[in-house]
Amino acid sequence: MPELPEVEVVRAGLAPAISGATISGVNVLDERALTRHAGSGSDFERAITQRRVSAAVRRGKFLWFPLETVPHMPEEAIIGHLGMSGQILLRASGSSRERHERVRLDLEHPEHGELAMIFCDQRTFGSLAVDALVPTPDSAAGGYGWSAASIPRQVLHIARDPLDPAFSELHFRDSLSRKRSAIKRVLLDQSVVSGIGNIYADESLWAAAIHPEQPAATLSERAVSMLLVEVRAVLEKALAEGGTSFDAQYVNVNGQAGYFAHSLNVYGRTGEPCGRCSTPIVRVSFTNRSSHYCPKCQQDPSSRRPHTQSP
DNA sequence: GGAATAACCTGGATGC
DNA sequence: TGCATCCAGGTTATTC
Repeated sequence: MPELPEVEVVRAGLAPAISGATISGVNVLDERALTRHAGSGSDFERAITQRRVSAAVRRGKFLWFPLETVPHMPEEAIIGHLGMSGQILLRASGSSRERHERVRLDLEHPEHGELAMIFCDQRTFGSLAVDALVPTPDSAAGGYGWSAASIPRQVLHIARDPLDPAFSELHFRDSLSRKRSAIKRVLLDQSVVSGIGNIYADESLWAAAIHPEQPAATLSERAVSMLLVEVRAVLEKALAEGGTSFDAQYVNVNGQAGYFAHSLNVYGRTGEPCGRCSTPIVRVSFTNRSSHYCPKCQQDPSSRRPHTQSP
């Protein structure tokens, strides 16, 4: 599932190919891929055709592609979220239709020539949209890959991610101190810290030896610092390995899978021995999804014994 | 206002 | 073999 490392791999792959390119054609094959867009498919096509893309930017799991300013028009960007199964592929112009292809942008790049940027999405949780750019509240760069202090309106509520130079540990610690919810739930709250999904939340909590159900506000200052160190380490390692691919649901812009699935310590390893103490990893239900943790290394502070599920 | 939950969605895996 | 059901999970609207 695309979390920060997977989205960053996509952004880094797109940036050189689309920065400076002009959108020569747009084909919306499925309007469900535009659920974030305020208008229709034809409106989306009209809004971006013949516009020039200036960069590929990311904050957390959101991507956006700022469009060069047109006189008398507000600053805008194409925003994209991969959801559960979204992919953005780069293909040769005129290439055959991809499986689950939803939107195709034809690009003309001054150096790379004609290209197709294709948004594919099996489960249609991802989407594209055109959105206005607004100033960032902290006047720092809006996201990774761009120096401008602006951000799409729809991304305004998304917190900075732990790899962002403008990420504030103080603000993060303060946010946690006011949350009674389980720490895992808070890590998944993109308005507190962005870029972390179910896989990297489990991995980071295991690395920091924190139980996923521990209330965030009960974590000591030292524990929060330790958690942040481990979150960054997990994200950076995953990024270096090209992200986590379990199946064809996550690939880079060339359609290639990442290798971090081989480095996972708890996620998807139910019943396997913990890498630290050899206790079998358990899986518990967690708000319509799963949590994986070591019951010995990650002690439950409230002594509540959640119901475990068999592998 | 904070916290918890349901709904959205498709295809692979599993059970019968 | 074929059909039905379960499961995966990011975001957001709704409910408590």
